[in-house]
Amino acid sequence: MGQHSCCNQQKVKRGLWSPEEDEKLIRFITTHGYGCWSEVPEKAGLQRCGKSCRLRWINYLRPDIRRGKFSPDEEKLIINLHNVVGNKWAHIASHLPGRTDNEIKNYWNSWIKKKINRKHSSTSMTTRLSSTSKCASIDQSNSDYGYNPTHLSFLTQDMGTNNIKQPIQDPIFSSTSTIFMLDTSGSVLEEQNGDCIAQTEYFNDSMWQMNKNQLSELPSQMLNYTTNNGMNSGYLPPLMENLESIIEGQNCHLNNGEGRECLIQKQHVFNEWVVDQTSQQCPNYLFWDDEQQEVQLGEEMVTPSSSTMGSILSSYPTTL
DNA sequence: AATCAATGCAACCGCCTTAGG
DNA sequence: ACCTAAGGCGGTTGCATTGAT
Repeated sequence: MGQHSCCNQQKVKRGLWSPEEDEKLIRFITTHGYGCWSEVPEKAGLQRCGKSCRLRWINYLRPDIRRGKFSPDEEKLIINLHNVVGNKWAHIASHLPGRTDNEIKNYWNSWIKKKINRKHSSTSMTTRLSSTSKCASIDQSNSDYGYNPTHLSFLTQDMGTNNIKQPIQDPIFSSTSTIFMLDTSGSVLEEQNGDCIAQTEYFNDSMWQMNKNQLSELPSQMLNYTTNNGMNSGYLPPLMENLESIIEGQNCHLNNGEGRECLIQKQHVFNEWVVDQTSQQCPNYLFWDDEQQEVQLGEEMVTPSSSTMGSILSSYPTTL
């Protein structure tokens, strides 16, 4: 077993922290703050490595930490964020003040296990999962959170094979579709036959294959948003030049320059963009046109093909 | 009461990224 | 350009607790 570079001192202690150690760390951080974690153990009189001190502080000792059961709202938010970004626990945690990535990760893994067990007993679904799968466990109860399993039907197919899936009923532009996105961070879920399959768990189907060049050419600055009922979240392309000047809390129309617009609102909470779900002006979907380099807001149902899929960045449900 | 299994969660591991020399 | 240390993060482990028999 190799040790981390910061933990190769002889006297480094491991395992659970004692109350005395906690007290030492709290006393040191509250009086001196933290800058260089590698210096903390020695200065605080601890036989731990700096990394361990950092983890203990961040995950357990810092004063703004929130403990206890997750509220239904938090649960919804976690599910929806996971719906969008996958196992990006730190990202998800950044949306839940006082919660740590570790806590959310543990919660999610426990939650998945429960769902899997429940599913095995009911035998109604065949979604393949492991505890660390990039794919979410889905059952009917999830639809309560806007996590509609009908959108993800292709997840019930074996992702580990090169089977070309039969065209499936488009899950994206259906009237109850959840928000979806392509993550343009550059990370790619997996490769098959030299092609990168678009990131996020919703895009594992062969019809969503993209290559790396396409991914890297996509705009990188996306606007994070959640719907104002907290049910959906995702990203908007950097479509409008004046977004930064929009006043918080006031509705704003996003206009693609062709008269089509949707209503959004910048919410001070989490500094995110909120799509007004009550607005009748929101389009069915929104996508980025690679060639035109602009955002288009669509109102018609479109049957996606492999060629059009690559240009689509995000979508609204028609309930917006 | 004793035993075993399941569960929850704190902590660790290893990899990646970044900054500084 | 390369190396190294530190920080950050996701995956995993292992222990303590809880529940079932």
